[in-house]
Parts: sequence; structure tokens; C-alpha cells
Amino acid sequence: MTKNEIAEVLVDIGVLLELKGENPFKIRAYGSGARILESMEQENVERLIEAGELDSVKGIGAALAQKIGELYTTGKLEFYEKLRASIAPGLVEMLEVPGLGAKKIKAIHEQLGIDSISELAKACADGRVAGLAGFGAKSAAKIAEGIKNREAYGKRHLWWLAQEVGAPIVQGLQKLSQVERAESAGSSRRGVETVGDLDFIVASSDPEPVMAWFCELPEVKEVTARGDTKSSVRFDSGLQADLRIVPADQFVFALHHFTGSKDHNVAMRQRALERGYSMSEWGLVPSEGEGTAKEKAERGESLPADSEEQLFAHLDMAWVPPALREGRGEIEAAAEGSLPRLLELGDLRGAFHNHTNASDGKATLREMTAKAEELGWEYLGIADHSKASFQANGLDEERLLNQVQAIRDQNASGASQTWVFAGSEVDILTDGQLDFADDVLAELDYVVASVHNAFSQDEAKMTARIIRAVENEHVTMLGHLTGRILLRREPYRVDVEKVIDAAIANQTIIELNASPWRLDMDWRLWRKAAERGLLCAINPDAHETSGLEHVAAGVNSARKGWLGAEHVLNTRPLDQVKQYFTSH
DNA sequence: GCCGTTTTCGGCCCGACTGTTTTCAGTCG
Repeated sequence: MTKNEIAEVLVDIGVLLELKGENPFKIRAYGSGARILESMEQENVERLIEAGELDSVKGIGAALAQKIGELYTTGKLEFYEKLRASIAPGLVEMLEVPGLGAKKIKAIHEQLGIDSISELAKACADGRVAGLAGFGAKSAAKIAEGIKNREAYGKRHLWWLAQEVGAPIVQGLQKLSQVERAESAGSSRRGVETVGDLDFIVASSDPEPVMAWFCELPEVKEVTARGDTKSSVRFDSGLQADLRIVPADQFVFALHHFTGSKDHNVAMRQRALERGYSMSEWGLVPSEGEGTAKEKAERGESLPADSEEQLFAHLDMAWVPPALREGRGEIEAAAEGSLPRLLELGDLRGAFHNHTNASDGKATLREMTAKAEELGWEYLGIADHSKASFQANGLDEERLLNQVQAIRDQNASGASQTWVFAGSEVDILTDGQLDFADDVLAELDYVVASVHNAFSQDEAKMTARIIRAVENEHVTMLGHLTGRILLRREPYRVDVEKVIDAAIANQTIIELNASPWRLDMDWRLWRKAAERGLLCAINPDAHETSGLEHVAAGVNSARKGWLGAEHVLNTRPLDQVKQYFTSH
């Protein structure tokens, strides 16, 4: 088993132990063990397992090391098999119902003998759930509602679309006379590709009218909680939003706290404790003394912070951009002053993977060029589909060469400030051959190679197929590495590490497809890949003029992957890009 | 289950909201 597969088993064990009513700290140990494995290099994991030294890693002790070793060598774990056999799958599923946690599920299971969601729905309806100790009519109704809405509401939402909902709400809050400060927080502020809900933090000494404004927004379908400091609402799309209102001097602490991530916060609190402080959304207070952190903060014992920079400075750290707050080494980097200078949208001077109406785009070459010019881009790459992508009206050799000529003519005419590169998004056929012969590819400025069919090939075949394309000397960059469509289509099975190795060895770029539905290659892979020499291109994969603006989503993902301008080809000036295409 | 220059036992991040209670447990983030 690979380290990531092992990590999945560990996470699963944590869930099952929770349903068993195990010690919460034991459960946490499995979860953190999984995260540690995920953040390690596969080779390091293998080396440590084989040397019997895996337990030297902080967070992995003797018990976890033994289980990981067993999974690595045999692909199985007796402990896990037995555990899984002892718990009905329906109980695991019940965790997805809002308001149901391990303890309540355990009570329902043990006292009513229920082990499936459908039986649970019946027991809510006939009053058996309401009759349980610790439950009542309201809990039963809430569970029934949760089961009914599980499909629609359990879903995560695309970051890009959630932003479009959230941005006007923040602006609206900021305009209210009772509001001193208002910001978006949560996974949306961190720019995670999908978000569970929206979080808003407001500083105000007069919360009631602000709560009322929020709960009465026209797009609100349901108010699920309404308190003095926190309210939650649900929009028609199923997207949930939380508003938290705090006094002005606590705003920065609340903003940081609710921006997260959880892993980041845990590490920050540990760092605070090492310095004799206890940190919460209420402030940064001495850990000694009477009362809770909240009470201390209310007595004015918190260190002051008007900005997040000050908050981090109290812990002897540089400010960490929200994009990096994922508990992936940013704490250490901020402490030693080695945070990267992250890519910014303004660093981009163009992009390469875009379509016109010659294949499946909606806009003409001229319209796409005009939009690029409006965005201030020095260059635009056109890479329409190749003939094997029949469904996308892919170009054959003749149409492609005509398009190349049209692009050359347009550049020569001087009609646009934006230079256009002639490329192709050429299909990688099932055996790894390309859809155009080498002499055709040689006519182009650059080539994007992508997989568009036979997604169900096994991992070995798919990996070999893509690597063969990566090794082709005409291929400039690999398009959407895994083919995933967020929340809709799983990635195809491919050994991404091997493809990255091959791309580095062959000096082939891997694209960061900036379509908000793709964001592929995933940001979690970029930091290490770039450190090892992989070059990135941020490509909107635009199919209409407005699609070019999706580069913003790609920049966001690149930042989460710790990339700076130096890692991205399309931050380079036109002359350097021309030179790159000539020499690669 | 993990960890340790106060430690090999006794901690492990912290608080709000809800629904059930009459002081709190469970859930959630």
C-alpha cells in the first residue's frame, strides 16, 4: 500500500473508533497520524518502515508504526478488519446527518437496535427517537429533517461560486452603520477549492441590527441558529453561512480563529502555550490565573492586536497569508522568516491553454485576443482540441494549419497589442501516442497534451500513457493532470508522483488548470514538485472570453501550493516566453 | 494513541449553540 492509501485506512479507523465510543485523544492520534503520513515523501516512509524507525517521527508511536508497517507490507491490517466487521456501515453513514455525532448514534443503535438511515427515519417518525433519554421531540424532528436534506445540504460547494455569493455580503456588512469591521473567514478565505460553508466575522458594539440584516437577506431560505454572537442561515443552493459578531478589540483574534484551518489553529495554540499564553477567538491571554480564556479577555488581560500581523508577532512569527494556513509547514516557516513570496494575479502576463469557436469555445480568435488585451496581457495562447476529441469539434491537420496561419497573420497585422501563440490541446491517445504526427506538432509554437477519453484505464496503463506523452519532445506542457471535475467527477487513476518525476526529467511543464471546476494539478502537490524543479503554467482553459478571468482561481491555488512568480512560465515577459518555446 | 529539561502518568485547544435539562452533554467548527 502507498502512504496515502494507508492514511485513508487510519482516518477510517478513527471514524470507527469514534462510533465505538473510544477515547477522543486516541481517535485524534489516528487522524494526526494520517496527516503526517500524507505530508511525508513516499520514499521516506518506505525507508523508515524498512529501517524500523517510523516511530521516530513525531506523532507516530509504536502502535501506529506497527499498523502502518503491516499495511505497507501486507496491504491488510487484522485490527482494522475486525473493527470494520464489528460496526454496521449504516452507523458510519449516520455521521453525515447534521446534529448526529458518535455518541447519539451509539445511543440510537444500542437502545433501539437501529443500524441504517432508513430505519432511523422511521424511528424519528413513530416517536421512538423522541422517547430516548437525552432526546426529545425537537431532536427527532431535526434528525428527520437532516436525513431528508442530506443529499442537497451535505454537499460541499465550489469555492469560486461561494465567493460570488459571499463577496457582496461582506460588502453589505461593511456598509452597515453599526459595523466597524467585517471580513470573510473560513475555508473560503483560505481559498480551498471547495468549501462547506461561508463564515463572516464582524466587529460591532451593537450586534442586534446586524444579525437582523443578515438573517433577513432575501436569498436566505432558513435561519438554522440565531444567538447573540452567532447566527447561521441556509441559502437556496444549500450553501450555509455563519455570521459571528464580536467586540472590536477581539476582531482580529476571531478572524484568525475562524479562518483556520483546524490544523493551523491547533499548532498556533500549542505555540502560544509554549510562550505562556492561551489563545482562542477571544484573545491571547496568560495561561496562568483565574478563569477561562474568555473571562480573561473580557477583563482586558489579552495582548492587543489591531491586525493579524500583530497577532503573529506576539508569537514571534511573520504574518502567514491565509492561503498557507493549512498546517503544512507554514508555522515553522513563519517562525524562521522563510515564508515564500507568493504569486499574485498581477504577476501573470498571459496564459496558454484557451479555446476558440474553431473547436468547442464560444468566441472567435479576435474576440479572445481582444479580451486578453483588455486584461493587459502581453500574450495569449490558443490551444484548440485535436481531431480525436470529436465531441468537442476537434481540429484536423488542415484546420489546425489554417488556424496557425490566421494567428500568424493577425500578429503580423499589428492589430492587437497582445501577441498570440499558436498551439494545440492535442489528445493523448489511449496508448500514449499523440493525435498529431511530429511534423504537424513542429509547426506549432507550443503543445498542450491532455487525456480526454478512456478514463477508466487502470493506473499502470494510464500512468504509462501520460508519461509517454510527457516524453515527446514536442509536448510543452501537460494539460489537467488528473481530469477531475470538482464535486462531479473523480480523477482518473494515475500515479501522479511518477508523472511529476517524468515531467521534471523531460523538462515538460505541468499545467495548473485554473478552471474553478478543475484546479488540476492539485495545490497539495505543487510545493514539493516545484522545489524539485517542476515548472508550472497557469491556464484558464477558457471556452469563452470571460473564462480568461478564471486565472484568478489558478493563482489562488498556486498560492496554496507555495508557488512564487519564479515557478510559473506565464509570469515571464513575452520575449522570454518566445525564447522558452524555441528552446524547449 | 502520543508525548516528555517540572513528566513514563496524566495530560492532550477552546468556545458557542441547541436541546435537554435545572447544571449539562453532545455537536460543531
